[in-house]
Amino acid sequence: MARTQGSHSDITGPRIRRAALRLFARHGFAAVSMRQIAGEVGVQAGALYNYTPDKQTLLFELMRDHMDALLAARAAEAARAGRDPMARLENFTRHHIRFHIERPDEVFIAYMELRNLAPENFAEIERLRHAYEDELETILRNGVAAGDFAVPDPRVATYAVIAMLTGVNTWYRAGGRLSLSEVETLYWDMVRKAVAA
Amino acid sequence: MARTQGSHSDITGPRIRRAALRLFARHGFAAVSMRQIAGEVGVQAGALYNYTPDKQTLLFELMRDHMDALLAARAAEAARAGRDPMARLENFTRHHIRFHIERPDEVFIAYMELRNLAPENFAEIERLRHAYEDELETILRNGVAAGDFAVPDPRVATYAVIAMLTGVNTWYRAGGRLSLSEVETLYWDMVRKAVAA
DNA sequence: GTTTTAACTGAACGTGCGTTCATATCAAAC
DNA sequence: GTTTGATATGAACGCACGTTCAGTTAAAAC
Repeated sequence: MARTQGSHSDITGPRIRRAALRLFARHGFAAVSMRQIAGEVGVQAGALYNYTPDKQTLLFELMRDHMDALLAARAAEAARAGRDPMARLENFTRHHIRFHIERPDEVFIAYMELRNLAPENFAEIERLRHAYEDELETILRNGVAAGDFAVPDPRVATYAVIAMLTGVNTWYRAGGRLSLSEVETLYWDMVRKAVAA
Repeated sequence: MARTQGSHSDITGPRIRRAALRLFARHGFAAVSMRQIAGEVGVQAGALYNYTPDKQTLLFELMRDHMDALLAARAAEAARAGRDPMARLENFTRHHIRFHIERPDEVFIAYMELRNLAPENFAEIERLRHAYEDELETILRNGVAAGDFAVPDPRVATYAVIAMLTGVNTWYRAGGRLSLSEVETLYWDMVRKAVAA
């Protein structure tokens, strides 16, 4: 085994994933060629195949890694938020905005490129997304049971809240009129009122 | 001038636009070839160029026609809604859901394929989208002035409400658990409460 | 200093792309 | 029945695609 240290593989691999992420988000999966990705990294197209079996798997792994990171981050945050439904909902709201704003390319791809996934890869990403949505639905159901929230249909409210929060990514730009924490507060006000008892 | 009536052009033209709409929505603009569109219509690829100068213009005109239809439908609806901010907001909310659910392919394309537009075409679509958003922002500002709404930032609330409403398209399916008018009412409840004074 | 082998090159494979255009078709116009 | 021209064909253009692979490079191992 030669060159286990000093090897380029632990440098080139992440560089390929970063370049693919950026280019897929900018131009779309179908519009980006393996040669473009390779060019961004500074290697020939053939070299990419030391790091991914094919273009489809490269896309899938970017999406799966993003969803894994989202679920891991939520598990860590949820542990800090306690059990009170109102506190958990505020924690979910603020964390969703912050996490998604920090990863615009990943979020864009995770929403836009689902149709370019092979069926089994699509099913896996959908499973992870569902797991994320389920936490919010549970928070809403618990809040209804506790009399804190008036939500006639927790599943629909889950879709509505997540769509509203993810929408921040379409317009927010760092350095704009509002700070991120101001945006968090504006959205939390709307979420809180929308589900209020 | 021969064959001005009985000509195929008034049949083939719409069929091309319908096929392109369907295929762009299913697979994405970049992943659909002119030969695929032609195949769906039952002509050769070259025949498409009697109806569009190029693939890019075909996409742009689908998006522009959709936005024109949206603005025209809003103008007609708004005229019926009167001047009361609460009534106008309810009208906007229900109409947005209904109009968008009836046109899933157009909506999908209008959101996902913006990055495939040439800069001048992108600017035009953005202009039309802005005009649509402006109506909602005006409703919110009028409601705040009248004391009906408590909305600290009408621009952000506009983004939030539209993202939430458009999100219906990602999950609603006709014949499912909820009727469209039930969905309208669930969303209207959330919108009403979120902006309530 | 020789051997080993991970990492990468560069050319090639077959395929499909958007677009053009000379030619064919055929219903309407006269 | 002849002319006209809108409509469509089908072949061709040059180019780029995803992927493969025999060969080259060079750092680590001994």
